[in-house]
Amino acid sequence: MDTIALATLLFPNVTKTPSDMEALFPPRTLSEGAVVSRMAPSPTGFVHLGNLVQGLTSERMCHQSGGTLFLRVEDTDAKREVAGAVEILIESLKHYNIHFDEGATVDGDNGIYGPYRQRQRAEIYHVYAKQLVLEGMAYPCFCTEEELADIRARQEAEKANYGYFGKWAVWRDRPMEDIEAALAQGMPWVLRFRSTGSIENKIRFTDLIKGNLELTENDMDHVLLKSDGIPTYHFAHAVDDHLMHTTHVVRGDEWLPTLPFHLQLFRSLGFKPPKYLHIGPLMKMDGESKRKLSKRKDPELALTYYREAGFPVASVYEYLMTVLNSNFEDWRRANPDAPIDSFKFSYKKMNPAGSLFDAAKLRDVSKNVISRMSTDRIYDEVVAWASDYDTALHSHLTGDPSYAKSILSIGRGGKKPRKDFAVLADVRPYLDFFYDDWFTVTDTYPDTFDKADIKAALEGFMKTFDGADDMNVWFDKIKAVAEGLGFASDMKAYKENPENYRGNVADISMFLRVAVTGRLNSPDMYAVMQILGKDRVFARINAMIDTL
RNA sequence: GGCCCGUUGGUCAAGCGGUUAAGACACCGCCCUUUCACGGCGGUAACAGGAGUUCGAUUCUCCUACGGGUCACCA
Repeated sequence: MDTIALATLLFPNVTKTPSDMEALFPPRTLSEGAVVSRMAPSPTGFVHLGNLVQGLTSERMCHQSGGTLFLRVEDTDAKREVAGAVEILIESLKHYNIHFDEGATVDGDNGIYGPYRQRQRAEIYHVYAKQLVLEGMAYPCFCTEEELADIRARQEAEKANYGYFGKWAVWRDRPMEDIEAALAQGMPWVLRFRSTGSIENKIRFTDLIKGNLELTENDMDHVLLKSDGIPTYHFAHAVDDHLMHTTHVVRGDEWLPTLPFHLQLFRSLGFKPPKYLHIGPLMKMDGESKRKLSKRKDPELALTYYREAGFPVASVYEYLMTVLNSNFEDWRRANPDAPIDSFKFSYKKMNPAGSLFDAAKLRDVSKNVISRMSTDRIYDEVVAWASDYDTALHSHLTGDPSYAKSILSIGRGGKKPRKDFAVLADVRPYLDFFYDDWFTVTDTYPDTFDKADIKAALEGFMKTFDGADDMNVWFDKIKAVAEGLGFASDMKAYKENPENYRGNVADISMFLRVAVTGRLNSPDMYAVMQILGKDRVFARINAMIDTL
């Protein structure tokens, strides 16, 4: 085979050579140990947890090492591309604090290793494609979809391995005349890799997460360029990560089976392969068995799901960190208030196996994260969330910010902050009774109590209440009311001899709580009354008395 | 079916030849507490199975089982 003639025939317009390309993409000047990595999502408009896990890992490794993180859009599959997806992608990642030093942006590109959208790099790939043809390492294949399906069917019938390889690779060794004839007819073609590998051979490889691996050599003649001249992922990966000088590739471990092919490609092109980190998949329980989180079946895979549900960014981030680095939780316990960036992320602490996505754990982490927020911070978070997902709450909160903040500050700060919220959506049911138009009495008094006692307690309370009292005086007055009605004011005494009393001071508090908040459970009553003010407290108590 | 990866309590997970096999979530009990939300103390609960290497295996090797992934002109 005259490879020079073939290369010219296939790529008549390619005049540049690989060394021209090398000159256009000079090595980066980086300090020792600096990691260059990337996020390379395809623009489907769907950003999922897996993207975030991968992105976070890359991001931490780059930025902790003084390296570079860039965004490369893998838009090689026109069929799957969704309009506006790149914007959604960038916006989502920004929302989760992933910032790129370089790469595709909403407006265009930022950086000298571009273009950062693969379809715009077609010419670059063609230079290397031509080179491979020249060296006899690639050839055109004119098989139609039907022919490929037929090959597959025959392989299944024969119980042979599937794929385009060896004797099944019908265009692998066709004479030049056939190729010329097919081309002359205008038949579409793809460029295939001419593999010299054998499944009899094993290759050894060290993955930074999985450790030492022994994989089977690739013998498939995979497609390098599709019939539209756009590269497949494999080819684009090799060319781009070489030219862009990626040092570490972080990706899902569904890529492990094609890794031998990628390594083979790098070698054939004369490139030094990057280091790889293959992350185990996020799983979920489906009936009795685990399975990989699926885009179609699992709404919780989409990042938008967490936003809607009201998980603060910080919560999702914190949760993902606990999943990604097994020592993160210990670190957090030791450094409860440290900024999360000061945690030393290490790929060595990543789990080689896939982990089950644990919604209960996420909620717990989120509760802790939210409980540590300042009043202003939680206020801002809730307002931002509510403006998209609960407009009534939004208008209540923003109508009187200082009132809202006084509510949100109850039990906040200090060593043992309240942990009422796992998601921002929990805020409304927690504080709705503070707003008169939302206030309703939802709980009722247990019928073990005499209505006359309840009424007497409520009235007794109002007689002595003074908004200026401090908490101790306030509660002493409630105790006095309790004693006046034959209820114990001393819980210890009550517990020792409950039969001596008609009830205890907790019951009296409960009478007030139901009247003022409409429920059996609420945050601290003293704080609630301070915020509501005497007039509204009395109005609610009086309304309750009228129903007794 | 071929190839590959994985397997420690219900879940997430430490462990990297010698440990009473951490911790977290969940669950249960007790304590604290004017309710709730916290907080404190304690408890139930695990190395998939079998062989081998070794003085000694959760840790190393092999086999089996189970789970997952992958075999596109998708990434």
